[in-house]
Amino acid sequence: MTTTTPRHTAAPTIPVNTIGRLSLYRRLLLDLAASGLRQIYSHQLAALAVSTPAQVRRDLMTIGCSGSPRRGYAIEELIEAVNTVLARSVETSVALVGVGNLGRAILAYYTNRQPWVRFVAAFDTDEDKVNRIINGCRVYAMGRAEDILAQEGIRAAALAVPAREAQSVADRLVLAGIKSFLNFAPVRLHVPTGIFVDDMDMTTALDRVAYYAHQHGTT
Amino acid sequence: MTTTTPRHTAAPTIPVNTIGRLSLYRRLLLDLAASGLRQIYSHQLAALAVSTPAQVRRDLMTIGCSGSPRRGYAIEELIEAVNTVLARSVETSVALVGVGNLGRAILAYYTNRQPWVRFVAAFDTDEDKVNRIINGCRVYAMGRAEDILAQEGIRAAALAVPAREAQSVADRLVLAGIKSFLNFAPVRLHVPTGIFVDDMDMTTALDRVAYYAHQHGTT
DNA sequence: AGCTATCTGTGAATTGATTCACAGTGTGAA
DNA sequence: TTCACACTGTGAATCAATTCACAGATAGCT
Ligand SMILES: NC(=O)c1ccc[n+]([C@@H]2O[C@H](COP(=O)([O-])OP(=O)(O)OC[C@H]3O[C@@H](n4cnc5c(N)ncnc54)[C@H](O)[C@@H]3O)[C@@H](O)[C@H]2O)c1
Ligand SMILES: NC(=O)c1ccc[n+]([C@@H]2O[C@H](COP(=O)([O-])OP(=O)(O)OC[C@H]3O[C@@H](n4cnc5c(N)ncnc54)[C@H](O)[C@@H]3O)[C@@H](O)[C@H]2O)c1
Repeated sequence: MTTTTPRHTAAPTIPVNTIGRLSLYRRLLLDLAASGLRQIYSHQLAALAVSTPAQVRRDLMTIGCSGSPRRGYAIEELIEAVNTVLARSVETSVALVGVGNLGRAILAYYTNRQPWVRFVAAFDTDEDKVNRIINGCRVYAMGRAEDILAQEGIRAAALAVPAREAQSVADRLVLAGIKSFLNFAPVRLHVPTGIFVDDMDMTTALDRVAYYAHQHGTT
Repeated sequence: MTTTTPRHTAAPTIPVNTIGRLSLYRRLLLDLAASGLRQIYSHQLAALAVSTPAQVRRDLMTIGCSGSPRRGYAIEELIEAVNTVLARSVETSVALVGVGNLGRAILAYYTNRQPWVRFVAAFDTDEDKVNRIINGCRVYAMGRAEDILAQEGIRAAALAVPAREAQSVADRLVLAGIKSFLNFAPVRLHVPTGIFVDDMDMTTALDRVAYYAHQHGTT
């Protein structure tokens, strides 16, 4: 714990981009720690993250880490600091809504990975999926959403329903206490202020990728 | 999310973020056109895109559209302008590399959708998947990548291989002529300048969502 | 045919994120 | 013990994106 600078000191509102990079740093650092390394320089972490030393130092500064001029940063210490910021030392329970092709891929992937984030319930309207356990996660009927979300204290949801349904499902989930969405539908959601939405819009991303495929490259 | 990339084509250099929003506008406008509407105001499009009127007008200005003060913008005209910018009036061929759970979901989704972007070939190392047609797309052995990519003139690829493989597969694809990547692996890729990478990092996104689920604050 | 309300187009201001640049510092070597 | 160096920490500068704010336009109304 680098931080003698405690968390209450500045109620430091960390920029979203920084949060994203911290997530990446944590993965990289866990790998490095697993491979036995104990210290790292900002330029090394920057190379792994495809970033710059200044950016890395700025980010680490933001979360109150400090390193030694001659030895760099202590990896364990950084991991702990990132954990403190990101996970708040709690495992986060997430619901999946919409157990279609994408939803099932997600469940399959996150089973037994990322101990700090866990899909604890899934919801769908399709009778064939309801009351089964799919890829390690129990699927409930949408009718039970409010109950289960409250009961499990779930505040985060991944939304993988058809685009047409996304807004109304989101409205309902907000009323059921969801504070934070990972939205896979290719639409923007209207939510009250204070509710976070991260759009994973593959359709937009594909269009961007197609656009740059036509830019004629150098070299 | 989106990463990198310099730009070297002459004329009007459109920011990456704008490209992303144009993709969204196009989808919204196609819906509106299908529902019979012909004209739209910047504030209406902004509401649909969860953006601001000024942002919309700025974006439309960037692609050389103009509207009438009293009637707004002509929807057909906007669609055509966006098409010109994004698609360059060509259908873009995209390869999928890694036909796992996620890869299959993607193939299933983009079959018969988005006429301007099409998955024309998939590649995998798994013998069981090779030489089959999965969700409408032919799967080839990795050994044939160079051939097929050149033959089909494919310059864009979605990368859905395990994280550990991502860099070496990307290196190979760059040599095979890929200019633009949609990267699903939760790692940052090192690519030569002039190559575009759009990261769809769900793991980072989940961490962000988990973070804001605990935050009692703003979007 | 002029008046008005409401929109567009856009330079300028602002906000935010990233990078620069350098003073300060701890470490290992001699 | 001192020195030199390669690093960190960070204010200031830069760069990019968004938003403001208002002049100019135009359709509808009378
Ligand atoms: N699959 C992909 O690769 C991909 C790519 C881009 C975007 N998306 C988006 O992700 C979302 C899911 O895609 P998918 O391919 O898994 O679709 P899908 O059709 O396979 O699955 C949708 C699931 O949602 C369920 N559902 C429908 N209405 C519901 C409701 N009101 N409440 C709860 N569940 C409901 C359906 O029963 C189904 O199980 C869509 O919005 C899609 O646009 C998917
Ligand atoms: N499924 C998800 O929801 C999810 C979520 C977050 C991240 N991801 C990332 O997306 C990628 C794919 O995930 P997935 O769940 O589909 O994994 P998966 O294991 O189901 O599929 C990976 C596929 O890649 C193929 N493959 C392996 N090495 C290869 C190589 N060198 N060349 C070509 N093909 C190769 C495998 O045969 C397999 O078909 C991974 O990087 C994963 O981290 C997936």
